[in-house]
Amino acid sequence: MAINYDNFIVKPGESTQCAQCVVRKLALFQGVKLENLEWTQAIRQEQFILKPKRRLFEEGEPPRYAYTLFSGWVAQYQTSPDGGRMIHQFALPGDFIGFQAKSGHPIDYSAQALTEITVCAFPVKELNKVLKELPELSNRLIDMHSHTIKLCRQHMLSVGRKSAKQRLAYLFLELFHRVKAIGDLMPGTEEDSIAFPLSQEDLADALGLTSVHVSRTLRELTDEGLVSVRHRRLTILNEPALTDLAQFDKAIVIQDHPLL
Amino acid sequence: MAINYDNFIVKPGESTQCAQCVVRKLALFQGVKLENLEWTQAIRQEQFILKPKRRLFEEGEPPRYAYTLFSGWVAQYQTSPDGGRMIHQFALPGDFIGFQAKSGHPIDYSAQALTEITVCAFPVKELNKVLKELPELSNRLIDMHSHTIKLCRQHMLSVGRKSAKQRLAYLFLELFHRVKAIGDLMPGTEEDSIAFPLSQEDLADALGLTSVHVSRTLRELTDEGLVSVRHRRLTILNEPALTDLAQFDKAIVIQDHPLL
DNA sequence: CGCTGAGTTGATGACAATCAACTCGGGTGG
DNA sequence: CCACCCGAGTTGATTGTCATCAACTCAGCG
Repeated sequence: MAINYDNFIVKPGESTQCAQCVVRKLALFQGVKLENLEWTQAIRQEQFILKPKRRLFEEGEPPRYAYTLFSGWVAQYQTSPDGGRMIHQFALPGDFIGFQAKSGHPIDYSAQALTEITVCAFPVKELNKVLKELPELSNRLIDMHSHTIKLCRQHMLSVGRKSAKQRLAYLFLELFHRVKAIGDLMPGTEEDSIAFPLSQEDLADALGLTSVHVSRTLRELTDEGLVSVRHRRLTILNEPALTDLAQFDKAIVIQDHPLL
Repeated sequence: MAINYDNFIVKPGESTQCAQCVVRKLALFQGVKLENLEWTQAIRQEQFILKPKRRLFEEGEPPRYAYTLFSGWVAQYQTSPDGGRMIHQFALPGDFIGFQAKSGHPIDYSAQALTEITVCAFPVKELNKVLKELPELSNRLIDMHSHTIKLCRQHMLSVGRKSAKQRLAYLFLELFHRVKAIGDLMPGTEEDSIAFPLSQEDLADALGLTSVHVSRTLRELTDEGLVSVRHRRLTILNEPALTDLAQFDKAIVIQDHPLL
């Protein structure tokens, strides 16, 4: 299974050592004892860099790798034959993406880099082996899955039962707090603002709306002085009002994070 | 932690023995070797019966038990303060419900019986202990979570990007095939029809619609001869057309089931 | 026999999609 | 350096899907 060099760029020379990895404290291998880290290191390929808009994997392929996102933003989405795209989750550094239990079956969603990203790739075959060897790893994965499902449920509540304004507010708050929670890994994070690479089309596809309607709705939110999105930067101007509008619960997004 | 006898009815006398359980082949403990089943049996409380509309647990409570659904239908849903209800998943026999990794935190959704149901209750404290002891169990739980997330993603794609008609068609097909897959456990399952306890309001709450609109949309589907829903029974009259309309993929729902 | 809850149907209105034209800012290449 | 180009975002006009409100039917049941 050779790496597809059209998509991937191997990080020149100095891949991070797992033992020194700053992301590890957030990631799948957090609980792994140092003496076991050689496992990790052994099955890990090099780190890869991916340019914005390139895909990490695509729905329909049987997955060969699972990835720990090391830096950057990733959109995970499904497409329907009639052209629609539904982003079900944005991944941030520390997130583990592309893993599914039945590794033989094709995966049902795609993952696309929204910024330049760095990932650590783990061949799923090896990963499954290690999961058998290290039970602590399985339990960690359970924690992560459990949290993923929680975010997924909340997102579904948004899309199914909230107005466009509420959905947008909710997504802003979720991403704002997720980024702030890993702030030291995210460049340009400030007290009330974060770097924010999403286009209005990305937002629309995550919220089940059109980009045109996101534009109008966003205008309402900014006119009311709740948020500001300019120059790829999101600023929360009135968090209480926004939280109230969106019916946002920080605890669900942050305190339940399996790795904080 | 006493059982709340307002909600639960202890099954008189003859609770099923885990070793003989017909559901076990589908459930969390499938992989567990017989000599370990005493574990299961030991931590399991009695089986409980719950009447329709009663709740198994409610959002906001820290969960004390997780449950294997033994018989009947369950709706898992969230409510938003302004009255909306979003059913994110229907549970069928064999499904494992109410488990979350961080057992100290309040759960973020509720579970309600749609029919009379029987469940096997496992105290989460004990469950976490057993998960540490039996790695095979952790891996099984990973499989189940992985599948749950898959269904959740598909559901989100429906709600976010499909028309009312497509959503309804998709849900019918999903439930039809899930029920048929465990047909021997579901009374009244036939070649092209299943027992179907959902009201139009349940459907609406699962699809992000109103019951009024479900009524109209369902009429369209029946007028076109695709399905029939009468006397609490769902009949699929034209599966190819329905599958095409809904963009339904049986493989995702069935072949990927972790326990079949 | 009337009560009740679920479902149906019609009329109306709100929210979001669609179509289209236009602006704006950031590259790129001459 | 400027002109041009391009993609993203904005705005307006219109349409369409679905929500809302309300009245009514109907089957099941005490």
